[in-house]
Amino acid sequence: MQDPSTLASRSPRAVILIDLDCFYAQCEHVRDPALSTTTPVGIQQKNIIVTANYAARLRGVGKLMLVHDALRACPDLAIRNGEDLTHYRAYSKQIWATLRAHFPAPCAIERLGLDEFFIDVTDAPVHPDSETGQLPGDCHAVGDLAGDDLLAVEALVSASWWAHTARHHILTECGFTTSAGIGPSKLAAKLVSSLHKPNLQTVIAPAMVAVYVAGLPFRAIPGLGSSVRKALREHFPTITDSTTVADLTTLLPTAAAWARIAGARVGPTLAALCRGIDSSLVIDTPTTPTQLSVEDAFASPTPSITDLESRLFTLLQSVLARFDTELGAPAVPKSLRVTIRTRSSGFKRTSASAPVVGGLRWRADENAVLRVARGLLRKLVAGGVGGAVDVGDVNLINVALVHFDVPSSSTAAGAAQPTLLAQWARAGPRAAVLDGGGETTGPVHDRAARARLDLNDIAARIRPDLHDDDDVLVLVEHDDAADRMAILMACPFCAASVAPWSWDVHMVAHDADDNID
DNA sequence: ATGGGTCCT
DNA sequence: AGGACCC
Repeated sequence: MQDPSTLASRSPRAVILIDLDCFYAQCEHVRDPALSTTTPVGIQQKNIIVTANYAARLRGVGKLMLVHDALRACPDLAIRNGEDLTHYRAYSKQIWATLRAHFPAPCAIERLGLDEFFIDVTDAPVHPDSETGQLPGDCHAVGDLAGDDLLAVEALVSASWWAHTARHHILTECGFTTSAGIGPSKLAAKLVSSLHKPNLQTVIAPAMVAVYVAGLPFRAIPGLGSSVRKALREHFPTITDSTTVADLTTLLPTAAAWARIAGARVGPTLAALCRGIDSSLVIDTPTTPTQLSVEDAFASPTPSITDLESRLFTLLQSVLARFDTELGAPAVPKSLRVTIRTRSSGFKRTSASAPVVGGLRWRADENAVLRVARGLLRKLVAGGVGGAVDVGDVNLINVALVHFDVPSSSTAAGAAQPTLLAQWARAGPRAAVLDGGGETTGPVHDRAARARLDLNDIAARIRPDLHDDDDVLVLVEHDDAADRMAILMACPFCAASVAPWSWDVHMVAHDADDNID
């Protein structure tokens, strides 16, 4: 019997990367069908055209071009403002839902930004159209698939048809054209996805991946960012933008050599990627994000702290509105974070955060949230390097709700659930369990801690409203990070250990489960 | 750069 | 709290 996790991480996989063509521009076309695709369209954020449709690209408008330069190249450019991402987010979500509907588990779907989706179709059925061994008509190939390992080729031909199918669904159900890469790894799929655009796809033969990667400019390696590039240039002054991955492999032949440049964690990963080796898995993107943030950059100096606060309040209203409309499941953010950026610090960001106040009812008093945010801003402005930050020097504010506590929803009807006892056992030697009478019902290895704790005492202190509920078990677990005992409550409906302050949210989730039934 | 996100230290 | 990466 094979270990499923070993099986799951086995390489090669069959991976698709779907890339929305000039996503923001297409969103404008989908939203406004009267906007002709032959009209050059640019999307503006501040004084930059961040992306443009293909009509505009043919006229010399590029990505991240100054508006001034874009208009000089293409005076009749139709400009749409893209600073508010709301509808782009909505289209991205619709596309994700479409893919999810057609590629259910065990296919994993991972979103990168708003406009890229990895799909792992290793465990999907063989596509019905792939039986002739032919690729879809719009699918280019890198390398000779026929000459490659037979099973791997069958998988990639099928995956190419699945990519074709996925793109068809996105086009017919959402109205967007896409490009795609198909390969034996995320790396391979990603690197070939941009070879034939727009509205086309490319598959690469497994035997060609290392060869193909070797010929690319080294900055094409995903994960090799500006920091590593700088370190590389410092060690090897001969490196230029046209240095290839093969050149780099000559300079850095081993993982150990890479580790000296890029560190013990990133170095060996980059060494493998440069040889075309990538065993990373497509990971399902969770429906609840880990943070929600809104920011605004401004060019002209803000005259006073009051003006800065007024910007902050607007941003806070905006992030709270997003919280209310976008989160798929009940959630409570653990912290509020405010970030600023100043020109004089070389556009570096500094941030301050505070616990979200009010526990479960944190949204009830918006003014309290607002006061906390203002306190954080004042702390940042007052605490710059060597003294107060000049208010006029601040050119960006970001407000974020971070680290959501989402109640465990692993309670699907009929699913095998670990018993509470199993849960306790898994909590390990530093967990203690108390029942209503104070008797031990689970493994207790920290008797000193247990002796100091009593359910009545805990319940009275933490959740007086639940004090009389005999069904609620209190778990005391060691919080390794904080090096103290943490108090948790055992949900009677599922196997979750729930923090006392998130108990209400957790129960709301179970109510929602009931309503679905 | 913009307006977002991710994960790691 | 910040850094590095991604789009």
